Amino acid sequence: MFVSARSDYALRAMLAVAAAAGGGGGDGGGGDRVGELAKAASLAEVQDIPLSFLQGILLDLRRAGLLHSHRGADGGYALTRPADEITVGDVLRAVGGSLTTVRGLPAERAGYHGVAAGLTDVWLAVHGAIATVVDSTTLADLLTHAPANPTPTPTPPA
Amino acid sequence: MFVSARSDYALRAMLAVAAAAGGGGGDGGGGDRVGELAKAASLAEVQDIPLSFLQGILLDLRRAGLLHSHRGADGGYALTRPADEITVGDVLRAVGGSLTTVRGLPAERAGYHGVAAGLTDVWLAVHGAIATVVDSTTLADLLTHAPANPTPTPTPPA
DNA sequence: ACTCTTCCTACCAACTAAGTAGGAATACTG
DNA sequence: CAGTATTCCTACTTAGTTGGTAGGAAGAGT
Repeated sequence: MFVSARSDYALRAMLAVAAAAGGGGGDGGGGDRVGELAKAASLAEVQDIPLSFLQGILLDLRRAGLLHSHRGADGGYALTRPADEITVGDVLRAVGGSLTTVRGLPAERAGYHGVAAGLTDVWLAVHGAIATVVDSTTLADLLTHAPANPTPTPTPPA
Repeated sequence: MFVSARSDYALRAMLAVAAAAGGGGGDGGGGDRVGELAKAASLAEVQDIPLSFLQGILLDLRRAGLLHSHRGADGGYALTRPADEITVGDVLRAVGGSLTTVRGLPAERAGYHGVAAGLTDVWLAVHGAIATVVDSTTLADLLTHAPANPTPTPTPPA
């Protein structure tokens, strides 16, 4: 599996939006107490993503119906659905297209012949295995699973 | 998962080599009755792979220890192990490096912080799921499974 | 010697990813 | 109604990778 920077950033941004709204982390970025809208600039800072690049990604996410946006002063982004109804797969597909590609084409139309005919089934099986993982993991899962790293670290950075 | 042309060609070439040695398909390419060595030129023709490109791939496969080669007239390639001891994963790793990459790096050293910390586990789970499929499928499996498609389809297209 | 084949290096064109820049639309504030 | 903050959108640049080609050198048999 190849996870591009774009996909990676998209996931991190979605998690940061979810945390800002649901009151999870409070990663100490800008300290904005606006309520539920997260600004692109603060997302970029919290997760170390180039701002201009992130804006294009947020646009894709909004077009895919995962984010709701609001312009003007006090604008920002929010999830369109609760964090436990958005899966990792949703985000990946929104910015990256198909989950599995063979020579640039979706797995099911690889077009093999002769002794290679069986390969299609392999790609389909791989595709299914990946989908099972990413479609059963929600943003909420990722936020609550708080692993070894206890997130808050209230001590200010350097 | 992203399967590059290189990986795809490698798999198809390996299957063609296995078929030539084991006497499986007989895809009607050149009709060489040499015995067990498959020539690059005939592999390229049988599976529609650019010859010069294929030669580089075969080289990688040989360096990875999956193929044995012989030069000169009556030269060619053969598997170093029986087809049921070579998995799809072996071939993929030989030409493509790591099976799962995040922003160009192997999955386990993604380096997340804050609310994104849980992502590492997702990539690891995906990696495991892919590995399970590709490491449990051997070349022999693919050759014997001969699916619904009975290859020749002698009727010419439009 | 001659021919056949693998081996190896260098090269090229096209595409994509990653990131930048600048401005237009929109919404709130005073 | 002016002003400002923010999203929105397009176009561009830069660098790396992928897919593919060319041309020979090294080795093996006849």
